[in-house]
Amino acid sequence: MGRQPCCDKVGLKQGPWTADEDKKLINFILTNGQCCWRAVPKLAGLLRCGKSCRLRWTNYLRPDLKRGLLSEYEEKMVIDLHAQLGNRWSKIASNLPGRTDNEIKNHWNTHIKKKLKKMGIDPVSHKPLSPSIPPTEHQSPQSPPAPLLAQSVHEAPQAEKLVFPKPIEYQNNEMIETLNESTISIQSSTITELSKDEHEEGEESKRIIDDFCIDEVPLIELHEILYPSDNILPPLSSSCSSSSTSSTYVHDELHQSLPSINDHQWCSSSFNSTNYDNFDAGLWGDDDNEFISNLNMLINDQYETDTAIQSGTTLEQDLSHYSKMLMYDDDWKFEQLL
DNA sequence: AACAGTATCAACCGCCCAACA
DNA sequence: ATGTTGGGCGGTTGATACTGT
Repeated sequence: MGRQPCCDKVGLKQGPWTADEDKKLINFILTNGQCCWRAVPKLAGLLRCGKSCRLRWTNYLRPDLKRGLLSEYEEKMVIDLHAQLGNRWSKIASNLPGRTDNEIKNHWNTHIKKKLKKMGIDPVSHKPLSPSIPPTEHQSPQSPPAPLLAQSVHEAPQAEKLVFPKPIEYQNNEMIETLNESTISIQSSTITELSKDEHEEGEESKRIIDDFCIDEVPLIELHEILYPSDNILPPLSSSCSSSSTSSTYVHDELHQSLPSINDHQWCSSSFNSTNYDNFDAGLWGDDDNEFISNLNMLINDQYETDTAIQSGTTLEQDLSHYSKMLMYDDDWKFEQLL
């Protein structure tokens, strides 16, 4: 006797979402927030399974999502995090703002795996694909191999300091707990102590991490983690700010951690808003026309281009009344384009 | 131009687990 | 303690786009 399906699929639509369905879902979530997903399709007037709605929202429609390919730096973070966490895509994603587990998983399977193989690294174990390397005089068979990652730190140019949008340890509750309960040497990326629950798994991770070596992966010492000087975070949407999402948590954490950066500074640099409420009003608007206009901006990847081509307008014209942000992937800094 | 092979990624599937009654 | 439920997760599929012949 198997588990009851999340919904009876009779009469439910499957396959790609239409613009109309997207609008209905976005409208519903923004009006009501994220509640019981099973009830969402009925309440939002969608012939979809609740699970499908949740997936569509979290993977595609959420306003705080970044679109486009992962930057080189994000790729490096994924590789490093994968070495520590394995295929825990959601945990990896929680360390990459605006990226979803699905996106990262796809990117891993289609791009990174190949890259690593090309580099002679096993994407599963993060060990060299070539036969075992004989131990050196510093590496007795009894002692764990010196963390090759740490070695690369010393070889890395000192001038290359990394600017994080936020340090990993602030990204989610779990990571903070991990840091509190155990000691992680960031420099060596070697987990030296693990919680009891994850002891067995941790041993495996530790072994993998000890052996992991990617010269290009930057290693960060705590004092090297710099907060971006300004324009550091994308703004919160009302749905985020009113619910206990991870985004909210991230912002709260950063607010607590960075008392010198107040709401005004954060949001005034984004979308010309002076606070979250103003931002929300600006993005989503109060009337349907503005909502649709803003929806177009939000999902223009999918629909705006065709519409623009048909109407003979350009994206730039349509969106000219919005201030634009330029993000430099290399150093995670944002710059406002007027 | 037509076809085959390959790459990409949105969406789905089914299992797991925490919360709750 | 047990069963049920909802949400989350990782793995997989399938449609589409792209590339090579």
